[in-house]
Amino acid sequence: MGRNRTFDEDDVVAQSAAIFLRQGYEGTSIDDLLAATGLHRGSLYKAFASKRGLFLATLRRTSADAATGRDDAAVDLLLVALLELAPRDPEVRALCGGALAHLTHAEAAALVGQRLLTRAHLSDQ
Amino acid sequence: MGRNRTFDEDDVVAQSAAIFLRQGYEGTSIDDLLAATGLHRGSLYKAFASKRGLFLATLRRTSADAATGRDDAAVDLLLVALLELAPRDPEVRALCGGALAHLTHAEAAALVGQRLLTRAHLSDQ
DNA sequence: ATCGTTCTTGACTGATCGGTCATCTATCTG
DNA sequence: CAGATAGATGACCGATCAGTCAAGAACGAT
Repeated sequence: MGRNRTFDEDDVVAQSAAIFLRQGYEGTSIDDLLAATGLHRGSLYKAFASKRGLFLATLRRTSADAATGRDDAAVDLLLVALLELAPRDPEVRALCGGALAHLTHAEAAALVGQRLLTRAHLSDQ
Repeated sequence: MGRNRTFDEDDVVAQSAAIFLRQGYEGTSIDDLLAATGLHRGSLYKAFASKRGLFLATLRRTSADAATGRDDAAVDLLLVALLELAPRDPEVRALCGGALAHLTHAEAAALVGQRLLTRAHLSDQ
């Protein structure tokens, strides 16, 4: 019953993740996300409720891959979450913690630290 | 000649650093900085030219201490610079690189990674 | 065909953003 | 004292922010 969605939610989440991991959370505007996804304002808010809601969806989608060490994009999104949201947002913090749960503290620190330097163009590794 | 300054520039830089390292760069508004420093808008722009100019001043002031491992605040500001500015701002990138210059890549990664996790309340170390 | 429901579309809102600038005040020089 | 200079103050600017909502369109059920 009711009209069908004209977009694929997985695609929208993937396209949004690409923007968030590059520009950061505060550095990304709703208009940036609308441009990247092709969605209209009302549709985005209907599907994800808020900017934070969409970010949480991207984080849930990628957090499982972050600790494998083979998905730079997933780690980049985790960096954004750790620095900008996690200190003040328990739900984001819990997702970040889950993503790194089966690593030791030292392994987790090395993973995110190395990726932070590479993302800043201070290391090519 | 001319009127004397009524504020201490070092104090203003220190107070601004405290805001930036907690809230991030994009998460900090000029009004936040005015409230924290007691400055008026015109004075801040006269002394530091822009939000970025003030951030650069805070980064220059603290970057020397970041690599000692004894100044969490300095590392936190470095984290903000690395994640939010360094990828797009060569001057910030150079300051970050200088701050970590006498560390190995692995040491630098461990330092910033460990601090990122602690700041996110995912590690008490 | 009509009704209820869901999604689409984009105009609109009040708030906030970084930054500018005219005016005023304090201080120096002569 | 008058004039020049530099800082102080805060009103103001256009742009952009996240979020809302009324109207219309597509669907299933009856």
